[in-house]
Amino acid sequence: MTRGKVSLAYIAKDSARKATFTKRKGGLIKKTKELISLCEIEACGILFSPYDLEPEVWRSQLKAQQVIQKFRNLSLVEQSKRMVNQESFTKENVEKIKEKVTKKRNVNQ
Amino acid sequence: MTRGKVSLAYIAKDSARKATFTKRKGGLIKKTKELISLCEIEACGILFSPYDLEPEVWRSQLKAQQVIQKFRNLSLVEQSKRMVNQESFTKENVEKIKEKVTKKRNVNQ
DNA sequence: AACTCTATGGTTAGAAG
DNA sequence: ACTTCTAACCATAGAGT
Repeated sequence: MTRGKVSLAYIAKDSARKATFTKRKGGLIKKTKELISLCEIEACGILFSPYDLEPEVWRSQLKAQQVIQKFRNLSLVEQSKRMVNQESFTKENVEKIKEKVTKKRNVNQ
Repeated sequence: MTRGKVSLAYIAKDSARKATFTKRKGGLIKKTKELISLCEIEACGILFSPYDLEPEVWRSQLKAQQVIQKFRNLSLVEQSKRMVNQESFTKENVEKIKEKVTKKRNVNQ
């Protein structure tokens, strides 16, 4: 079980890579939240991955949230400029993505 | 050693809180970097803490870096608007902070 | 205060369902 | 492909310096 050390190299096998991504993403979010409550700081993480349509963002408090919102609005425009070959970030998707983000945010807290 | 479970409440004692912050910040950065190399994703973390003058940012690759740069430029302006009672984020500090960020970035990779 | 050490609790890779 | 389990590796609180 587990590995005989940490290799830290790219995991070539698709299913294993996705499994590890999902688990470790959860771990990172948990650790971030822990640090936030232990030290009453503001923190967030941002993940761009092929496994999520939108960048994954988690954060602590209202101010960070507002800053991230601005970042996100900007980044989506930036991405739509840069990712000319990638359907999922064309301008017509921006509004849909924003909507999802708002919903998710309401659920998270 | 360690505690008899994880409490996850705010650490009231200043020195202990700072020590934990420093250790856990390091842990988060390490975990983020691991996830980045294991899965070849782009990720970053952003920390606003009383222990650092500027928000702490770590990231993976060029594109994330560019996006973060935009985010940072925005956030500094936002912060200077909001933190009217806090000297360290007045407008005259913005350029100085940007300079430090650029230096740090060059060192990091 | 900042670094090292290390027992303990926490995270997670791989297996099993 | 997701969930749960758990051995084994890892992070870290508190102690020592």
